[in-house]
Order: sequence, then structure tokens, then C-alpha cells
Amino acid sequence: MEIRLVSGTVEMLVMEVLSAGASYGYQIGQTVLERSQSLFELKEGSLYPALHKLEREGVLESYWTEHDGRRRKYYRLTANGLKDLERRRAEWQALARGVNGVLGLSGSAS
Amino acid sequence: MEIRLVSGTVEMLVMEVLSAGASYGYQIGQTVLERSQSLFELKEGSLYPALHKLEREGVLESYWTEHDGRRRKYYRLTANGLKDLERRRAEWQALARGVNGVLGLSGSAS
DNA sequence: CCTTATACCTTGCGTGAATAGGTATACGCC
DNA sequence: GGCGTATACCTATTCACGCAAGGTATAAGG
Repeated sequence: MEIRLVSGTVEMLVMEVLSAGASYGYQIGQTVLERSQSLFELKEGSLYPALHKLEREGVLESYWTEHDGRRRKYYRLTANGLKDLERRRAEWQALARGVNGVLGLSGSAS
Repeated sequence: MEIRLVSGTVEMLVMEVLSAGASYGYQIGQTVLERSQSLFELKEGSLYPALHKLEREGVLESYWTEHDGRRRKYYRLTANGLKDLERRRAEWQALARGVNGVLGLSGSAS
């Protein structure tokens, strides 16, 4: 089952991964794949635009490093970003609760 | 918190409501509001286009009635629609599980 | 030199949610 | 009879977003 992500989740997932510590694009994608137990994948076409947007909005900040001759662009959450993440988590949970309420799923399945 | 629905959920919610029995547009909206405990609202601008699309696709069929001098367009799921609903529920649950996995929420919160 | 993996990236497209506004009818109140 | 609210159906347009497709760059192994 190749699940397409839904609007608004890409940014939240990125921010969530970064709340555990700075990371770089490629690795963020890997982390999301792992933590979702391969249920979905953060595609590059969504990932990099999201990183750039969040940086523009002051939610993330970045810096370049070099590792084994390759460039790596690390990102980390700003203080604003942490707050924003809390808001998005709450919003996701409320949405999920509402959707599950309509579907007749509660507390358990999901 | 005025929650915006995410892509793909409108149709699923509509189909879910209809899986319990035929209903008409306005009432479907009310049912979603109730069952989501007012966490969100199915806006008409999303609801009616979704009903029409699902009908075009053979997922729903409709018929008109009149009640107290007003027209009511009832919809019901087709056999195909029931199958499609099962697929969408599974997809939603997998998405939610994956997202919650990344967020570090499991079985409980959501 | 080729292939694969790791790394970053961008444009254009398709899709979907919802705003804003529309028509129509019933009912209660003034 | 007119006004306001609720019930009922509806649509054009806008905006936002996910991602396919394709790009550049470097390392490692065969």
C-alpha cells in the first residue's frame, strides 16, 4: 500500500524528527520511513520544498557541513518551531479524533 | 480550533455516513458534525462537489424526494462504494498509524 | 566507465478543500 | 406582507500542497 501523505502532514513530520535533534534532508527522509514502519515515504519532491519553506518562515535554521567529500545541510528547530510543532500535533490529534469519531473508531484502532 | 480537513477525508466521511443508511446532503453534514463532536465541519463547498463526484464514479446513487415542500436529494452507497469505503478506511488507518508512529503516539492518543 | 547509493534541488502539474455567493422554500414574528 | 433564520441544493474560483520528473554532485564497488 503506497500511501500518499495528506495536506499538512509533511511539515509536521519533518519538524517532529528535528525535535529530537538536528538532522539533514536525506536522513530526515530515512527517519520518517523507519518511524512509520515503512507505511509511507517522505518523497524528495515534498521534503526539500517543505524544508525550505519552514526555514523561510523561521521555523527552522540550517548550516552546511561536509562529510566524506559530500555536502550535508543540517536543519534544526527554532524556539518558534517548537511551539508551532506543538500546535500542529494538537491539530493532527484533534483531526484524527474527529475522523475516527465519524468512522466509529475510538481510542483503539488507528 | 477550526480544523481544516485533509485531502481525501471528505469523501471517506461522506461514504462512512452513508454506510449506515441513505441520507441527504444537509443531513450528512450534520451527522459528520455530531459524530466528530464538533471538531470539524463538512463545508458545503466540499460536500456537494464530493457527492457529485462520488455519484459520477458509481460509488453513490441518488434519488429526489420532497419533504414539507422542499426537495431532498438522497444518496446511498452502491456495492462498489462499500468496497471502496473499506479500502479508504484501511488507508486512513495505515496513514494515521504511520503518522502517529513518527509522532511517538501509539494506540492511545489520537 | 558504469551502476548504485548518498546528497541536494526545482519546476510544473494535478488534485482537493473551502470561500463566496447563488437559488429556493418553510416558519415565526412584527 | 416583509424580514430573519433555518433548511436545502449548488457552483465558480482560488489557493495550497504533494509529488513526479528530471537535474547536479560525490563516493564506492565492479
